[in-house]
Amino acid sequence: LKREKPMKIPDSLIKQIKISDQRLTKQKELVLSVLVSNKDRMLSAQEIMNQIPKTESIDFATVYRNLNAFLEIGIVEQTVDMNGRGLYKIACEADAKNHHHFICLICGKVKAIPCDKRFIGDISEKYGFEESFHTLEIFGKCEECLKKE
Amino acid sequence: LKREKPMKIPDSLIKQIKISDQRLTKQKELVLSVLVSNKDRMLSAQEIMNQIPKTESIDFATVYRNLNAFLEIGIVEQTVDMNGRGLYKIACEADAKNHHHFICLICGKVKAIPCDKRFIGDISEKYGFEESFHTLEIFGKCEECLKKE
DNA sequence: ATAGCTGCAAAGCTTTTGCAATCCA
DNA sequence: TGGATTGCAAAAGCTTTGCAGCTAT
Repeated sequence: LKREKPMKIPDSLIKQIKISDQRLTKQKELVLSVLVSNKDRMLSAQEIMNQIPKTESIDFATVYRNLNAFLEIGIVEQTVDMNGRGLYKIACEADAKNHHHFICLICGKVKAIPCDKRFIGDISEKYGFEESFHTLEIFGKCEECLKKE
Repeated sequence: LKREKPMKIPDSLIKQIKISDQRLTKQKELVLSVLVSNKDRMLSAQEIMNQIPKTESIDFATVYRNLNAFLEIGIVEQTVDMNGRGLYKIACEADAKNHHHFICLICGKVKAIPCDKRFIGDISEKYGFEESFHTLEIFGKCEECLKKE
């Protein structure tokens, strides 16, 4: 995956960090910057590390600690890939509570799909379950990659 | 999770192993026996190990090698839990190609849900994706656990 | 000043691999 | 018999943790 040009970190994120009892450090900015610059992609800790300029220094432990800190205050979301590696992305407002992902197997881009509550509700009712939460991920080729073929 | 009483391994499974170039060893029987005795549950390698009688001896490496061997010939399925740990279960015939899971957060039982191709097809079409495969897991309380409340 | 944060090193967990010995077909 | 399989030990990945020093507020 190519390295994206670093983007400015939105004030809203900064604010959410300050509201919590967390401090905004240089290292947190580095991690956030990568996440913001790839906001429609899920990145592993390693990939985040790769996108941090070599002129900056940051430890893997710090990357993980910060990702966990971000998860706690809800500004980052996590999934796990097929091999059990953690993947992270900025939790953008639009993604809100319940949504799913389409993940392009070619370019790696992720698109949020709004959740069809009714569909899941129908299934659960039919089988007598009480749903607490669910996951739905669709893998395939995205519109852009299909065009390029 | 409680240890289940060991069940006889169905002939169909034995046959599938013999058809492939694999050999049926004591260790494979041990692993298969645990999987068969918990056929509606997803187990980690550790849990499988725990259910093997202490009188028997088997190495973790062997458990993993066998699970991978079973995956290859399709008699076992794998998922990954929230922490990235691998979970395994016998792939029962009914589960066939495309199905999903309801996973009870109380008792850990898994029920297969047939896949509604149309639903996924509609979504993909709507957003211009070409679907390759997808995952859908619903977590909550199953009928039995709801009754016990 | 003082919590929180960082780097470093070490440890933890799950899973894989190399190798010599062993077992099944 | 000979290739598949096993146990053991070691290593490999990813992630977490302990600690002493550093930093943001």
